[in-house]
Amino acid sequence: MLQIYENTGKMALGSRLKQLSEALAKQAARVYQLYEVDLDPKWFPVFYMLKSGSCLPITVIAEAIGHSHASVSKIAKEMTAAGILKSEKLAGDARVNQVCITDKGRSLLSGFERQTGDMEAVVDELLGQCQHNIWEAISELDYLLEEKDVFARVRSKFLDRDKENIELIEYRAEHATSFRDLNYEWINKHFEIEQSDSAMLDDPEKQILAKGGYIVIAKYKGSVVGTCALIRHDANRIELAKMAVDDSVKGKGIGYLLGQRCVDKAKELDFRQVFLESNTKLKPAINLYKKLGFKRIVGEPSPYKRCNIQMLLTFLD
Amino acid sequence: MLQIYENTGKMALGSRLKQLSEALAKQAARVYQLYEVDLDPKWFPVFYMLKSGSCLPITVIAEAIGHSHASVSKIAKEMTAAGILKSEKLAGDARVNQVCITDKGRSLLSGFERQTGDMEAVVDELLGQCQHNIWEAISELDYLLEEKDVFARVRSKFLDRDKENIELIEYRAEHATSFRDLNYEWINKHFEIEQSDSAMLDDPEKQILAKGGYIVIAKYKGSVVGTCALIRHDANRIELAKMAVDDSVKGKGIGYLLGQRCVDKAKELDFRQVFLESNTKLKPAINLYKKLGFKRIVGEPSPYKRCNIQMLLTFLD
DNA sequence: ACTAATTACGTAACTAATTACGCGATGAAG
DNA sequence: CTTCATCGCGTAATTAGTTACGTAATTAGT
Repeated sequence: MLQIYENTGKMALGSRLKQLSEALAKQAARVYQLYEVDLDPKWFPVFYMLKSGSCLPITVIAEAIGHSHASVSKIAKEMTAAGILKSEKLAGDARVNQVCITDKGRSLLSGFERQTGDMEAVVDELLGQCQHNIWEAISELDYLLEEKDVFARVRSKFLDRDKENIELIEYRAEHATSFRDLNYEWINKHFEIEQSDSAMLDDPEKQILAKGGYIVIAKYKGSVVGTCALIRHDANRIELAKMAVDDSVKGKGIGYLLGQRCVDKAKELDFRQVFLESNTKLKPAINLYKKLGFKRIVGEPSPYKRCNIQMLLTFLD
Repeated sequence: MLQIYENTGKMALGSRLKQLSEALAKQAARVYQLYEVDLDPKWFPVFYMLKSGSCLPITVIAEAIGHSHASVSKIAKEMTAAGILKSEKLAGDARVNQVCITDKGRSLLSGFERQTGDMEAVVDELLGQCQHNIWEAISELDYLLEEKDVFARVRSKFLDRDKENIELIEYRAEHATSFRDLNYEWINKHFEIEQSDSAMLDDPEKQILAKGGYIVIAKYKGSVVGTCALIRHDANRIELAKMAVDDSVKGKGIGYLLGQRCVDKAKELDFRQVFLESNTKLKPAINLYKKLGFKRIVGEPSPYKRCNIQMLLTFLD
């Protein structure tokens, strides 16, 4: 075992796997030589796919063996030059290049099978001598990673840690500028400022808070980076709006935290439901709302031009 | 899982390992981006070796992390250009290029550790969820391969099968030409023909068989490819000689089979021991003789110039 | 002490894959 | 029925490593 693995811990799993697979590949190459089958080791998987005689398009082979189509294309070219493959056009679709084995290719088959048979037997024998079943272990790991890959898992940890840098506070007068700027910027990026915007954004204290609404401010590492508001329409109708998060802190879940805080606040204020208006072209936003529990509804027309979807969250209890 | 693995069986273990390790590497690359540590992923192992502050020569690092020295040399160059490493000459040996981390490199350490810590935790978690321990499985496999690698194992199988093509037969008049040619060729390749050679090779029936000796011929796939003889000197002294195997069938163990047959014959003829003469520069031959049980002795001077070593096999019973 | 072999390392050439890009063929949407 | 996105594939450029080779420094063998 390499010295480095004595210190890295399991983090280096990827490298160890690579190292082992490279060692196996190197030995396999020597095996190919031994059997004098006239196949370049790298042709092996393509040959394997075609040995039964079927004709397959490049991309289908690529997908089956886990290579890029470009790689298969190159290999097929080499094998064709060696007289092992031939290509034929697919009748219905002139784009498709179907390749299949030639008679010369077929003549290599018996040697190939003898060799792979021995190889198979050796690996079986080898795995039989192991207490821990590496084959099963790989399958398990594959399965777990399909569910949630390493990146996503590390990202969760990362975000957990990063959460300590996020702070939610109630709106105070000193946030007026940030509140306005963040929202203006957000609207300008996707739409145009409308008249109803200016009123709200320029005097939130009067237009939102004084009417029984609520504004929450998100800080990241001390500076204001996000806003969200509840706008009270009447005793039964309260709206979630003015959600804006600075681009530089996208992906940290700040939007979700802001939304959650507003939903909690609405509950606290004894509303039975919260509604919101948005636009279907803002896919990430819509997803966020869904994650918060909002469902699409058909409601009254919005005063904002940019809105073409309404959503509603009804509290269960 | 890729389609191909559904049919290949365990033979494709190497490819599966490679595939898994590549998937992990790809995800790891995304993790590096997330943490914004200014290290190219491929610098990772070198950085790991040097992060404690030690100065290490290129080859030492290469060996520890399992790369070629050329690769480490290139990486070190890049990292030096990035200001992360510096090199300093080793005092006693002007060939050695010791590299170590700079202050700038050290400044990356905290981010690096945070990241590797999270990574480690994730992998640990992942492995904890597996019933089959892939880490242990790799170690086991490593160990087994160190004992006898895949190539050697397959080769054993191959030779077993190939043995069916090898046939040992007693010398008959029809083998005279082959016997002479194989031996002439062998001697010419390494030495010069001497006078004692010609006599034996041109008339083996009289010079060897008539004097109570023995000649065995090896055929491979029907054609004569090897010879070996026992030359009777007197009632107590018999010599193993004229072992020649055609180059095209080297490595199939034909020499060993020939030798074994002659030794058996000597036993059958009631000799208590067999001796032989050879030359130390023929390492493979000497090894073969050792494998047959011969031990080096100091004997009488040989009639052949090419001989500088004598060996003896004494039967135990 | 001199020659030969070995060591450390850098550069160059090669390898086996990838991603990027372009082109013609196809199909979907107004 | 035309236009625009997408598909299949080939070629080019890139990448991360390897082996091969040359050179200078050191060690070993006579």
